Amino acid sequence: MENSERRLKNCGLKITRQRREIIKILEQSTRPVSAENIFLALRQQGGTVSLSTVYRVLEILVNKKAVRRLNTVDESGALFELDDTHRHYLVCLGCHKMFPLDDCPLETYEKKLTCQTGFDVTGHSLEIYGYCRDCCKKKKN
Amino acid sequence: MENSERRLKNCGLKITRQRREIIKILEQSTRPVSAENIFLALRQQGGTVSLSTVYRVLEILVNKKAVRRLNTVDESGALFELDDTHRHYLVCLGCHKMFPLDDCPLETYEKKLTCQTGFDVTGHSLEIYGYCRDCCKKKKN
DNA sequence: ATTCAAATGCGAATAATTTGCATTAGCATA
DNA sequence: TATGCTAATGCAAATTATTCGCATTTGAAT
Repeated sequence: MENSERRLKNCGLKITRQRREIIKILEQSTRPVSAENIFLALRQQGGTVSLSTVYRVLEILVNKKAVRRLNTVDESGALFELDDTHRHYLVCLGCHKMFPLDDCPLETYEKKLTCQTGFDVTGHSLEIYGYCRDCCKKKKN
Repeated sequence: MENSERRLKNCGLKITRQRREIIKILEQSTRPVSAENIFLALRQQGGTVSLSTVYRVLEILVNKKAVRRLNTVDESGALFELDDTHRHYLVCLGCHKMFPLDDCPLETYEKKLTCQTGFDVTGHSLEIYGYCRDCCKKKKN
């Protein structure tokens, strides 16, 4: 069984060609991708998946916590990535590239918070933005 | 001169009734509000401002750094608040209330990051979510 | 008071996402 | 392996949030 199929099984979802293909795109991406990107990537490689199916599959996977949805300051729409590991990005406002951070700066903070406030923290979204080294250079020139 | 007018002056913007009213709503709100909320609030109190003007004024104020735009995990659209102080929220996924945090957990982290990566950090978006005390109780019952 | 660019209102346009419904296809079972 | 039922898909239309074009109005500088 392929990896994509295993993921679907783990979520208790039916295995379909479309779902496999969408998951494969996510597995191949080194950066978060939009629903549209997935749709276009699949179309390019000859597959046929409708955009609404892409959205529907992503929604299901997000609910199952197999995929994470990001709202970036930068982009108009949402981006998606596999939720294998907790991760944050440095987002460059110049070139729009996203650079993953090595660690999450909030782990200890959240524990403290839960104790202090009684708020049951289930997660967070964090995005740090600015200008990458290349774009800093360009700005100076 | 009223506060709202002073804010506009500080931004170098022309003072208009609509802008004053929009800023007043922001000043009165204890929580971030949507463009639609502002529009409705003004309509209720008899004012007349078009929704497109609300969006336009907010956009200008965001560019002038007088207003901050938030994309919450929770809401479909964007929320806005005055950018007087840097602030983050605990967002309750049950009742959708937003509870401001006392401090920003990222200040020292960002400095470290700038040194280590050469990425010029200009800002960040952070939102911590989960369930407030009341909603935790409700879930248990 | 006059002038003129900038701001506003309105409705139409756009972009991202969702939904309804008819058709198709997994997969459990006979 | 064939059959049947439900869930998944495709398509087009609907929604939602936001932006834009253009005619009209209005602040504020003179």
